Amino acid sequence: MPTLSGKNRAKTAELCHALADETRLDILGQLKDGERCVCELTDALQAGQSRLSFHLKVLKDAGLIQDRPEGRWIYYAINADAVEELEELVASLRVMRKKGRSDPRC
Amino acid sequence: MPTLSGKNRAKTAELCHALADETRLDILGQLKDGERCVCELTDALQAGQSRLSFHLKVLKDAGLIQDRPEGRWIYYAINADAVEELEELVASLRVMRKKGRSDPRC
DNA sequence: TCGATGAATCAATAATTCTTGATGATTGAC
DNA sequence: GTCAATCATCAAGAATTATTGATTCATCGA
Repeated sequence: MPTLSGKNRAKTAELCHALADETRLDILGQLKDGERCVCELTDALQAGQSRLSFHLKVLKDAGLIQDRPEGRWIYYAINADAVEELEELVASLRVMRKKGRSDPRC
Repeated sequence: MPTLSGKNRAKTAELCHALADETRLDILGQLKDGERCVCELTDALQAGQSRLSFHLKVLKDAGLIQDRPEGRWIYYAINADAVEELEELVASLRVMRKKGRSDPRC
């Protein structure tokens, strides 16, 4: 459960950082339709293999994707749990009904 | 409407980048309870003024917050529209029911 | 066992981003 | 008009992140 403040704020930042890159958004766009191996992604995204590998690691470390080795290939897929966590995070940003200031200190 | 792929992918990345920093998450955590001026934030977050100003600009450029000048002060508040856009983005990450591969190419 | 393929990792560089302190603009009080 | 307070901006340096090409590792088929 990623939060805005507190102990796991760093985890929240990591999760968002993983989303803050066009190449990684492209990857997620591909994985949205189902799992893909790296060579399919290099093909679809016209990106170098080591470059994709780097970004896949960022996404995986953040928990956004999972990998499933199968023979010579490694299939990546979106981790649904992480998406749920993102939903909670965004929900926590919902502005309070009463927008007024709580206690002016200036 | 931020999307994973296509033309406004860059806008999506900018939005997520704005969330990918602990200081900025702290700021949003403060603004969640209502608008705040910069000096309140420097006070609450124990951060230098130019540092906060930098991060507020990042958040504002991304559209996540709005500012409202009033006399000597500038009050910042979360932009509800941007939160809605984030909700749409996260929703677009929802994994398809049928997780199978669409067309293996390896 | 050998060669080829798919993918991770490494080292070096380039590019971005963050922090800090200094300066500048604007506002309100006197 | 002067002064102090609030905030933005700038420049310089530090730190982090991304890209590239080379290397390494593991797996599979011949």
